[in-house]
Amino acid sequence: MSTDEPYAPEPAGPAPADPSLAHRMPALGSLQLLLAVARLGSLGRAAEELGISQPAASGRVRAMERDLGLALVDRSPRGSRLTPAGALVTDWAGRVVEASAAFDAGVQALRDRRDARLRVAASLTIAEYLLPGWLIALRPLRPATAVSLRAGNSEAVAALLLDGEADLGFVEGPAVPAGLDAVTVARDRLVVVTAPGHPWTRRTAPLDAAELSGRPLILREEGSGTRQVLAEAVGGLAAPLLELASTTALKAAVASGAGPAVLSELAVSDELAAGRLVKIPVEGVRLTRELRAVWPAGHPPVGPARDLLALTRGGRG
Amino acid sequence: MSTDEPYAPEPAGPAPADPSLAHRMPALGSLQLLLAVARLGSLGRAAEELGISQPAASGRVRAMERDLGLALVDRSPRGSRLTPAGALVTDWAGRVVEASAAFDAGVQALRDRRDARLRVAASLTIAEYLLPGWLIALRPLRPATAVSLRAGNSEAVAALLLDGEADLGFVEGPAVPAGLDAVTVARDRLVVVTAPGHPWTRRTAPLDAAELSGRPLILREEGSGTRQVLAEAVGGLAAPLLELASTTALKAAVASGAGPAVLSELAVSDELAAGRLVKIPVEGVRLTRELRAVWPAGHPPVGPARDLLALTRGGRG
DNA sequence: ATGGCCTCATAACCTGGTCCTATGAGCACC
DNA sequence: GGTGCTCATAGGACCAGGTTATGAGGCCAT
Repeated sequence: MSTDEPYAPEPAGPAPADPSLAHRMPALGSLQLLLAVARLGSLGRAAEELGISQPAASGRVRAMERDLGLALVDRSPRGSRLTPAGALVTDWAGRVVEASAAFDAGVQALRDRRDARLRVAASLTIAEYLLPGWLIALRPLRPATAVSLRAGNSEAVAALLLDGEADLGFVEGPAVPAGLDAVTVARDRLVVVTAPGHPWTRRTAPLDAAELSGRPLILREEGSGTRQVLAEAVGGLAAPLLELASTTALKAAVASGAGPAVLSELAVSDELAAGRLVKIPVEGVRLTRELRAVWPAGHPPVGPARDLLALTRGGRG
Repeated sequence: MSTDEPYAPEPAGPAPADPSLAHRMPALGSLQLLLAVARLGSLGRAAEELGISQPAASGRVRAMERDLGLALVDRSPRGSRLTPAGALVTDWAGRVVEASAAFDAGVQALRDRRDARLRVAASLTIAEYLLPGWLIALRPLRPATAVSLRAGNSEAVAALLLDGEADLGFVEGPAVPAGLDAVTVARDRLVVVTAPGHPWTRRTAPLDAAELSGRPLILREEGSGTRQVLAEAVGGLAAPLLELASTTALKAAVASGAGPAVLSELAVSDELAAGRLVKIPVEGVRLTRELRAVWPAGHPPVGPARDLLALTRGGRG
């Protein structure tokens, strides 16, 4: 069992998905409860914060410990503290809660189109990866501000701004649409990724545009901004190996060995850090994009839009 | 409503927590279902993959659309595809599922101590932020390998390795413990963070060691590796403003304006990008740490341990 | 055209988890 | 020894989600 092949002979099937994950996973409320216990030091006070009764909290923590097979909390007559394992589990729980809060913030913005006080129009990459976090950061500053989100490409964003149907926009790409003022809030790069063990990971020379445009890739569906940018940069694309409707599904397919894909660096930083995906060097292709905040020329944002803009600039605004 | 103070007068209370988030949030299984629909293009096939009946899948998606107030899926007699809003929601859902998978991988490793084939000992920062991702990446390569995790400081990791009770270790800090060989797998920096609007964000000069050791901070509880490293680097710490049991709780407290804290850059990259936390420059303090894989000198890891090591080095191994 | 096959939707019923209120038990501090 | 805090237990109500069985609609090949 020592020197056998480290890489299995490529299952290469489309993609995984663990049906039992949802059963092994505590409910979101239980994770929040654990975080509240960590912060407040008492089951009862944590229960109060979450608006449930103390026995319910006691029961949930107990059930969680039973299901996970770990002692998480040291109870005592004057409070509860996390065990060492509990502290670790609580940190992991925090990541789940954060991702859930981002999901929630995004969904609310996508729905609240009605009485929105702050109407944001954003490109897909920004809406996917950056905007939910910004909205969470904005909430304590502007608790009463309902935010609405429209996602679309640069032209759509520009049109919404110029028609007065959006207060602040975010676009990606080389050019600032006509009639808009802009400031760069971040930079993004498209990267070529494969599963570890893919033949491309053993290349010595970087890929070039011709190779990228000639090889079948796993792509988002037609109309995706990233796909368009890529097609433009390399001069057309081969017929896709597979077309998927979400970036996450795409990453899962790549990780399972279905083939290479081109994705925003923002989308794959975690996977690269963990080695679930491998970045393939590319040469001679312009894959860097500016991510910019935009507004109608001469009308700098005010009110909530100004606050959101300041946030995106990391307090430098 | 245009030029009012962008920063509210500091609620500064300990920290938030939204009790209703769990109610607004679809169940994890529903999010997985959405991802499966995106990938497979059909409710029925998605249902099959998740091991539930087709009506259950239909009902879950319908309920999710009702609860979120968004049309997510376009149904047709020959399959289902995501709507544009559905694609965005599915991507956000993917982040939640990923965080959940990391939680699950971590918990399993923490529990499986019994028949583990690969016993890992890691420092807390690594166990918190990197190891779950590595374990997920390892699974397809070594499906049958049960992994166990012990978390502890460098001495504890070294002791476990030298006693033959762990197969591979990960430590953080300036020195490699005696008797171990090491390779650097990542770098980490401690950063000082506050809420946006905190007085420190308006400083012009960087902080120095004396200021850091003199001001009360929000800290992890006694025994935290990060806390020890910090205390050493600045020469002692003032009495803490607040002591919390998990990094996530700490971040929430800082973000809510309770005070400044010092955290691993790995822990706060998301918050910094979103502007929920602000990094305060520091000068004259050595806050960079090497994150190293370690093993008993002269006995390079073999088998699953070798594969894990290769993963952590980004395929360069 | 018509039967077969795929899709998703509806109906009726069951089960199980989770909540609540009410109460008990342990420890600390005045 | 009260009084106040902690967490645990018990009994009963409730709702979400699951299942099987069936219906309805479009596509395609015979």
